[in-house]
Order: sequence, then C-alpha cells, then structure tokens
Amino acid sequence: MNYWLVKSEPDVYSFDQLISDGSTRWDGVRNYQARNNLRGMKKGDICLYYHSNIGLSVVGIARVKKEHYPDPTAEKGDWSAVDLEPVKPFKRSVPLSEIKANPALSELLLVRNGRLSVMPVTSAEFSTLLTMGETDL
DNA sequence: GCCAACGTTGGC
DNA sequence: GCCAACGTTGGC
Repeated sequence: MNYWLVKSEPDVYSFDQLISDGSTRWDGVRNYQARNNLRGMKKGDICLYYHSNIGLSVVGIARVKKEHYPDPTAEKGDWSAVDLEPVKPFKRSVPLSEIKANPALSELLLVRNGRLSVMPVTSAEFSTLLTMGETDL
C-alpha cells in the first residue's frame, strides 16, 4: 500500500465533484515526474486530494480504482491516466499554511516542489495529515 | 494580477 | 551538452 497526493483546481474538478461522479479518470498530466508517479500507483493505493489555487487545502481521501493506462486525451506523446474513486472527505480540511508550519511535513513534496501535481507521500506524512484532518481511514 | 519556481525548447 | 528564452503552474 502506497500513499500519494494529487492536486486539482476545484473550479476545474473538485473533490465534491468526484464524490458525486463516483469515480473519475485522472488524465491530462503533462509532466514526466507526475506521469511516472501515476505509473507507480497500484490499485487500492490511497490518494490525498488537494485543492490548488482556490481553497489551498487537503480536502479528502481517494483511492486508485484502475492502474495506469494510456491517456486518451493525449494527442501525441507517451502519457498515462489512472481512475480514482472517492473514499471520504476530511472532517476538517487542512490548509497549506498549516502544512508548511508543521515540521513533520517539511519534506513533503507539496512544500518542496510546489508545481508537482502527482506526488508520493510517506506513511508517516500520511498519518500526520490524517490527524490534522481529524479523520480516520 | 503579479511573480517566483520550475520545466521545456531550441540555438549554438 | 550548455544555457538563454520562453511557457506554465500555483501561491500570494
């Protein structure tokens, strides 16, 4: 079991939208590092869901429903997509400011590389974030 | 809306 | 293979 964090702008595709859809195709990634992370996802892996631009907080938990396959939205190039399904929203969303302020999360790639949209999270970081979100898996 | 950080492209 | 120029992302 591995843990990940995925970013989405909520006015493009929010966690609430994922809940009402039941599942979604996570496509459109055009960054090699993020793509390689997508390819590392196994079915059942857990993803934290982060709202960028608006909200700036971790808002919920999703799960890998289908492992990577060629991204149908890619007209050229070697890109991948996965399918995600919602698990549950955080009881309390965790803002970026708190994440940055927490020494236990200083190595989190969200902080270290603000532009990466799909990233691995360690199990320690994951449980820290769950606690901050007042949520259990 | 601005700007910093990062990634990509292309000339040499 | 280096590096300048440019484009994009995303926080502020």
